[in-house]
Amino acid sequence: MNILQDLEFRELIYQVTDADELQQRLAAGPITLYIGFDPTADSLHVGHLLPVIGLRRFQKAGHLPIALVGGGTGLIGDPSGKVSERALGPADQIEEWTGSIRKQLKRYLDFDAKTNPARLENNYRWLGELEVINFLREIGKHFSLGSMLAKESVRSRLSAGISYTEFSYMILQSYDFLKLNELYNCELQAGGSDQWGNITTGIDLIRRVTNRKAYGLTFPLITKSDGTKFGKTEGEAVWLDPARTSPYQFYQFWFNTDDRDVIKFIKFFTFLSHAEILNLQEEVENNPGKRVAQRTLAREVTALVHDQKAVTKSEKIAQTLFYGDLQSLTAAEIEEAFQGIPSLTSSAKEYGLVDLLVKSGLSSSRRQAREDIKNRSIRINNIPETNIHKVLRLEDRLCGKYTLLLRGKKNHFLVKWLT
RNA sequence: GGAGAGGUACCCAAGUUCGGCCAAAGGGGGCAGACUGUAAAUCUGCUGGCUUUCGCCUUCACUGGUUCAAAUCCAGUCCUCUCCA
Repeated sequence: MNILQDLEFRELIYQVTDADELQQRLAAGPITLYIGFDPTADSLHVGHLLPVIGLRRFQKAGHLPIALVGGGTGLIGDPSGKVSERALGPADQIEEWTGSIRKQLKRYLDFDAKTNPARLENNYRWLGELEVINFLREIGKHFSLGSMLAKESVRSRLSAGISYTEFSYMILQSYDFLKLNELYNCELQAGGSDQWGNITTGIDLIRRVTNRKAYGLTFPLITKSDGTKFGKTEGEAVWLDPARTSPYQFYQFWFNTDDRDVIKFIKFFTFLSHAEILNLQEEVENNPGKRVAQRTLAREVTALVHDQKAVTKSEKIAQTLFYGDLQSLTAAEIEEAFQGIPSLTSSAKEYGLVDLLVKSGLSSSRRQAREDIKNRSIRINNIPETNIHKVLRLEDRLCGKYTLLLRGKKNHFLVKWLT
């Protein structure tokens, strides 16, 4: 089983340049490949996970991965997949984000492997020192306007508007590939399906300049059976940074995967063997209610992105929140179990329920809060509350210190009382 | 430059003929409840803000006007689309 066959089994190959030749090249020995990540925020999110894990798959198969952070390209903005021109962030912010993304990427690769250590690069290193005349003479010469205009990323934007800056993006990305090819003999670039145009442009550049062959591979766009966008909960992106998305929320995101998608996601996001995956597939068909596949998916991905402790904690919170008898818990158990769910600390003795629902963000307005209460969707310490005038008092605290608010089944909030 | 169509709540879309019954039909999406498996499907409720109710406030591109009263009438401005040059 080689890497391409594995990717094939996992349905991770959307497009490849010259599959047969790449197959032969891979059979001949370890290849160096890269994937680029532009710093568009101070954290990666689950949408980035497929390529990140992709690099890891290649490394596990004995190849040499390079994670490239776009400290330079991030300053320009990739038009691929975008409907409109993007505002440029301040350079110092991009620099800061580049640093955070570097840190995150490190987790997924092995930099000390004896035969095939990973590398982490920043394209600002070479893009930052480009000079415009040289750039146009040495690199620009190799690009024909016709083929640039024909790229989907540009074509779709021509009428809506695209600046010269974003138009130039593909040249910079191509130059990255060329540079990595020169520096590390990098022969393969992978990426999301929207990167196809940029990747093939890079392959062309390498051929023109060095007369060498390079390869490209893209991963599929992740779709969900219910038609909604992958990677969001309640409209919010699911981030890898635990400060932005708590491990518990992260675990829940995966646990709540639709039956129809769960095997696909296990193939995409875990390193389980093919046999294990086929077993789970059977399990989904025979015992969907047990959600073994969902639990496995959540465990695997949470352990990869966070750690085993995060898995244990998340499951403990979920167990308590969904099935636990709150009244029987000790203060220490509550403190322990509910680390990682949203909370606030109050120094008040009493608190109006409506005010608290708004303050906690569980309800979007006072009017909405009253409505939620009337709809019987609010529970205090897991006990339904239908009085909109309810004021939280001493008797509503667990162990004299905590009150757990719930809106619906899955929205929790912990109030910690000081007095 | 000429002719026409249009800009309504998160999105789509009625309403504008005959001004009030319009916080504004319907659909989608979202949230919640029932059912269940922390799923899907289905059914039900809610979906501008404040208010226990009455009601009040802000809102139908923007600005001003007419009127007791305007999404609806008038004037101007901006923007989008189609057709002709």
